[in-house]
Amino acid sequence: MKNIINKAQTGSDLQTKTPPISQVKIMEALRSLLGEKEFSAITWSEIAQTAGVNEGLIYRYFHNSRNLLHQVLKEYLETNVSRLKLDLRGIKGTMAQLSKMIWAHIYNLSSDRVFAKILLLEVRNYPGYFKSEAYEWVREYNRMMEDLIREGIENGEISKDVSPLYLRRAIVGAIEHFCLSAVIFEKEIDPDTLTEIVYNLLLKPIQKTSY
Amino acid sequence: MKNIINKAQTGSDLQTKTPPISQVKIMEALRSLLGEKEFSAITWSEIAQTAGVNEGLIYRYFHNSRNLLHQVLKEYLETNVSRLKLDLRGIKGTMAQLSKMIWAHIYNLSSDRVFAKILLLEVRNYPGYFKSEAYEWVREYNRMMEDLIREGIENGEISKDVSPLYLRRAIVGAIEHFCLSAVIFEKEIDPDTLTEIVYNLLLKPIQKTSY
Amino acid sequence: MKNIINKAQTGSDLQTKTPPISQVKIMEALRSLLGEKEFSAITWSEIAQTAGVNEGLIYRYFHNSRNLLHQVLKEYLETNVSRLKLDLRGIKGTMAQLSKMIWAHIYNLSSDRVFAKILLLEVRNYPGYFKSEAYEWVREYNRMMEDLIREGIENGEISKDVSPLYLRRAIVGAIEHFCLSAVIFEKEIDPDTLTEIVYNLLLKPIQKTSY
Amino acid sequence: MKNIINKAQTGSDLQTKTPPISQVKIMEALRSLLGEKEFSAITWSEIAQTAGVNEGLIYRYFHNSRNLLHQVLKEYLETNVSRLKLDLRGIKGTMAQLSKMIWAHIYNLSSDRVFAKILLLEVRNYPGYFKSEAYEWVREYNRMMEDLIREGIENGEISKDVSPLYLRRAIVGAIEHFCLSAVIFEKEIDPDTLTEIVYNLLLKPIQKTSY
DNA sequence: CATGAATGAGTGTTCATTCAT
DNA sequence: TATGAATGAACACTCATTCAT
Repeated sequence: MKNIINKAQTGSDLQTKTPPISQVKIMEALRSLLGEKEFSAITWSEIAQTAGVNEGLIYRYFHNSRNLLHQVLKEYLETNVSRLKLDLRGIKGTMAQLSKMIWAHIYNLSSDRVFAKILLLEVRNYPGYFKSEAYEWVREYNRMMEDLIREGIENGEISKDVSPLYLRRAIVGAIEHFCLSAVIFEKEIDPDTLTEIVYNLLLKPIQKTSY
Repeated sequence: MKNIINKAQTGSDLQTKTPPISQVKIMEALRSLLGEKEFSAITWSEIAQTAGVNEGLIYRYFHNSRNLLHQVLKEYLETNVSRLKLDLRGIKGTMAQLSKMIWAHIYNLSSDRVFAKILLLEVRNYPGYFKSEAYEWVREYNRMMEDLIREGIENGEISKDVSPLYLRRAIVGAIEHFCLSAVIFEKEIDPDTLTEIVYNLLLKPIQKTSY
Repeated sequence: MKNIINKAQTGSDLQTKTPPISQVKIMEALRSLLGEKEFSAITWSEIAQTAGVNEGLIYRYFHNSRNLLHQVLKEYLETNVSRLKLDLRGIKGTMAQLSKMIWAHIYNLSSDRVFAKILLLEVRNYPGYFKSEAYEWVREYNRMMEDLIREGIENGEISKDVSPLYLRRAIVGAIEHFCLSAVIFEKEIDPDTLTEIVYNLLLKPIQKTSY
Repeated sequence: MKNIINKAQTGSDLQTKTPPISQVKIMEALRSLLGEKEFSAITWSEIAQTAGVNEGLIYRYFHNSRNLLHQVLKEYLETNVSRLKLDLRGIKGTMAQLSKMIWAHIYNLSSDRVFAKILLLEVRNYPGYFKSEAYEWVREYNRMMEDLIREGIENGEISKDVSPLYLRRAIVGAIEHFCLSAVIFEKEIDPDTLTEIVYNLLLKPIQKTSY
């Protein structure tokens, strides 16, 4: 019933039925249009035209425009979070890993303004988003960070007094707030500097070794 | 809750050119509708009906609906920030004042979910907002906090290494992130607890006295 | 909230605010279109074109097409039932009055095929109809007939064994069934003959005097 | 309830060219969907999905959706009327047989609301229905009843003054009117009670023996 | 016999905006 | 200052239908 899209990545090696080209073209079309204007200002007919497909086909694949947006978002987040997971491997020390996560988060927001805008502004005021597969990947990211903090507490790198949940929230809150204003006022973001700022404000103080 | 509206009538030195009653009624109407549904789902005609005035009249006063929203928002923020300024007087110590600011911020977001939603979700993806009078009051709040931090550094309460701008951003980012999820998932917020969390994570570490 | 249409007929003598001409024109347009084709095949744009008004205006007055249909129907039924009430005055004897009611019912269905079709075929499979003002007039007609039967029982004209409710239903059922096939197969209906048939089958047998 | 379907397979003299399974599945799908929603709200794609077959296939078999509906209806009516014929055998007396017919009619309408709705509301406003095989079975039922009445007149059970055609119509009209309101307002129907009411109102009065 | 993919044309509905009074 | 009436242009969405495979 719900449309397939593609489980190609996770799929076993046999016959994962490539999604129709049009489906891909539609998603690409939205992605490209998002570079030009707000999501809410994009119409079905624009998407159809850009994708070079029929308007009704969009409806058939993605039952409404939010769905399409979430699908596009999902792919983006899936890629980023999956890559982050990989990148984290081999990094020694919890703190170093946390630092890497923060850097990646900032880097992603800074380098793809279109998605930054969508993530920070567009999707959140639509309740359906929080039930979407896209949001699942946000959760996954959050979980990763909280697990890391927990790990740090266990191995003695991080002070026991810290609540993993609230620390994670403070970190993400800070990152997003920094980036949001940069996104809105179209200012540059330097991931290195910003990572250090966050690190100094939120991580350094909770290091056990600093005592 | 049913606060503010217009101080014109109650205003001190009279002759502030009392705005026509209809204007007030329109703004009240929007405020009340915002309690029922998303801003983007509210139509001119609904506002007109609720206000008991003609549709065309709204159009004459507020040339587009965002404008009306900002107007309403401005009144809300003006009241809150002004009161905060008053409340801050007489509090001894920079840290105590900062703490008070944080508490007030959280309290406001937690007690008026309608405005919390608007502030955290609705207005930001519309560039015009950042040029509105409403946003001026947000800036004012930010300025107050940064000034306070600066003051703290000068009088030795706060470590010199701290950047007022970034600390403020981290604080506000954390607060907003905490509250945003509470707003979205309709969970309770306890201002006292939350204030302490923010305090512990972001303020305690930078106190000079902690050394 | 619900649109006014007109209470002109029942209205007191002062200022009943004539409904905008367009409203009347729209209803007239539907009425005329119903002569040409099925209701379900009539589109907003056709109505608008026929009425010479804007498409959006229809929506403003009648929030959906069924509503418009019911409104048109209501006027028709209101007129007919009201006139019937008047016509009944002065007729001596319950039986004679019942007979008159039957005749009028058949006559109306036979002389206005458009409305016959709507009443017998179109509206009934839409639940909203039974909550409409139009249906209220059908109820009123039914009530009138049942009251008449009850009266006949009381004054001894009609056998006591008869259930007013079920007799009325059988009468109306018979009338409608007769007329329905005539409407469908576009055959003539002779109200006099048909009235007599119904009378003989359903009324004569229950007359007290026949014993 | 899950009756009929296709007698082709079970059919006697074999070689009735068993219809492809898909055709059966499609009809079953429609039947099941009719339990959930109005016919007019059912789309090809829903039928296809429910049947588990391709959309285009339905189109190939039944060139429009009304056709499919009539096909389903035909099977239902065929079964019911055929069974009625059987059930009538061995019943002594015209009146008793008429009574049985009425009872069966009411029973069928009361026990299968889906088909009751279709028969009484859905099909009649589509002219094609009256040329369908489904309608042939309705005619057959009508013929049976009229023949029975005629028989009754001949064998002296029924008064000579009665018109078989009009009596049948009155009976059917009454039955359908009773049942229609029960169907619409989702009320229970008691076949026994209702049969008696119809009997008392329409059959008793025309019995010769009652004189 | 059956399917997946795609299409075209239309539908009801919505709403900001205008203007004569 | 305020209103009632009217408009135009768009928009998301729907679905029967077709066709290459």
